Amino acid sequence: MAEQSHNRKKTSEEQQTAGSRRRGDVLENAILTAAWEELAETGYSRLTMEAVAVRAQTNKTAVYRRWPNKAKLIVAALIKHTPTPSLEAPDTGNLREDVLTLLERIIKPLQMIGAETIHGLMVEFHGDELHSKLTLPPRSEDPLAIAMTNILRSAQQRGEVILDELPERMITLPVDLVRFELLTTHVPLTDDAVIEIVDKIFLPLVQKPHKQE
Amino acid sequence: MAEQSHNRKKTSEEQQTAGSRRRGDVLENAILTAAWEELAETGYSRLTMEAVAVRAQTNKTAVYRRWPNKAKLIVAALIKHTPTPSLEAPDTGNLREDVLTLLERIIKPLQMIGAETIHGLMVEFHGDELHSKLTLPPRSEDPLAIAMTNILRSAQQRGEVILDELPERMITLPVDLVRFELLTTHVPLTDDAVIEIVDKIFLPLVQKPHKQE
DNA sequence: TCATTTAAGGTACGGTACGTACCGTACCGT
DNA sequence: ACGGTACGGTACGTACCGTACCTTAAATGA
Repeated sequence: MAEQSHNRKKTSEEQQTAGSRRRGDVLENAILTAAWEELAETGYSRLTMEAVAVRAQTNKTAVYRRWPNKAKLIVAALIKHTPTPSLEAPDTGNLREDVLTLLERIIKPLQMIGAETIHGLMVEFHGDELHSKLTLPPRSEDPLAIAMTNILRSAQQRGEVILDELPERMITLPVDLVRFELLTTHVPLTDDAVIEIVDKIFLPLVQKPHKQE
Repeated sequence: MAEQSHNRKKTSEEQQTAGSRRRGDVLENAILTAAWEELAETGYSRLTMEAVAVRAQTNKTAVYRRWPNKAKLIVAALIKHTPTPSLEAPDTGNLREDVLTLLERIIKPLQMIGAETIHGLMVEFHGDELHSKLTLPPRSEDPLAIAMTNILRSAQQRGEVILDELPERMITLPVDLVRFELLTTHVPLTDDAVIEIVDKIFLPLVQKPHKQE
C-alpha cells in the first residue's frame, strides 16, 4: 500500500511519515514557512500558491482553506517570519540615540521583506480593505508616527525640542525618508545614510531654534 | 453584457470603415491610447492585453508585435499620454519659487499615472533591465536631482545657499518627500503640503547657516 | 470503545490571461 | 502588376487561479 510514496523532498523541518497527517497549527506553520522560503527564492511576483503547497508537502486546498489569496498568505508569512519591531520609545535619554535606535529597528524587517514584496502587496491590495494597512494611514494613526511622537515628547521634557511647533510631517520625516529609500532603491541602506538623515536633516530641523544658540 | 464582437464601438477617436486597415503609427497610436484609457478605467493590475486590443479594435497579435508584455506597453502609453515635465531650472530668481515650481511640475504627471501603476511596474520590472528606470538611479544621475542641483546653483550665485555643504540627500529632499507621499498615500497631495515641505523642511535646512543669522 | 465530526490529502475542473503560431488579405512601395 | 510587409482574425498550449468533490486520517466525545 504505502510502498514507494511519490515524493520525499523535505525543505523545511517537517518530516512526513507514511500514514501521518498534519493538522491545525502544525500544518499552518508548515505552509507559512514554505511561503516564506518560496518568497525568498522565487520572489513575490513569481510565487504561486501551488508551489507553496508543494513545498509544504500538501496541496492548494489546505492553503486556500486558510488564506483566500496570495496576498493574505504572504502577509501572514511575513508576520510570522519577520521580527515585529518594538515601537516602544527606546528612551536612551538622548533624542539622537532614540531616533537612531527606532530607525535601526524598523530597517531590518523592511529589508527582510524586500521592496518587491511590498510593491506587490500594494498592487494586490489596491481597492481592498487591507489597502490602508500598506498605504500609510493618516499620520495621526500611524504607529511609527506615534512612536516618534513619544520619542519627541521625552525630548521635550528634557528641553531638547518644542514638540508643539512641529508639524506632523516633520515628526515622521526620518521614518519616511528611510521607508522611501528602502522602497525605491535596491542598494542596501547603510548606517551612514541613516546617520546622515538624522544628523544632517532631522535634528537640525527639530532643534533649530533652541540647541543652536 | 454588451456584445462587442465586431461592431463599431469607438472609445478612442479612431473610426474603422469596413475595408480599411490601419498600419504603422496610426495603429500604434490607437493601441497606446486604448491602453491609456483602459488603464484609467480598469487600473493596472486588472488591465489585460486583450482588453487593450479590443478597445483599439485590433487583436493581441498587433499588440505583441510591438511590446513584449504589459509593463512595456504601459510604459509606452505613459510616455505618450502624460506630459513629460520640463526639468529645466525654472529660474524665477527665487529659490523658494524655483523649488515650488519644479515640484508642481512633477506632481501632475505622477498623479496622472497613479500609485498603483507605479507599484505594478516596479513589481513587473523586478530583475529586468528596466528596473533601474523605476527604482531610482544613483542620485548623481537622477534627472530630478540634477534639476534640483541647477536650481540650487542659481541660488548659490544669489548667495541664498552654499551648495558645496549640502549632501546629495538634502538636494533631493523635497522631491523625495513628494514622491514618497504620492507612492504611499491615496489622498491627493495638496498645495499646502507641498508648501509645508518647502517652507518648513527644505528651506530652513539649506538656508540655515546664513539667512538665519 | 466506537460513532461522529472535522479537516487533511488528493484530483479534477472551469475560468482567465498569457504569449505564440498560423493563415488569409489588405496595404505599400517600386 | 507584383511582392513584401504587417494587420485582422482565430486558435492553441501553458500557467495559474480558485473551487468542487471525494476519500481518509485524526480528533472528539458519548
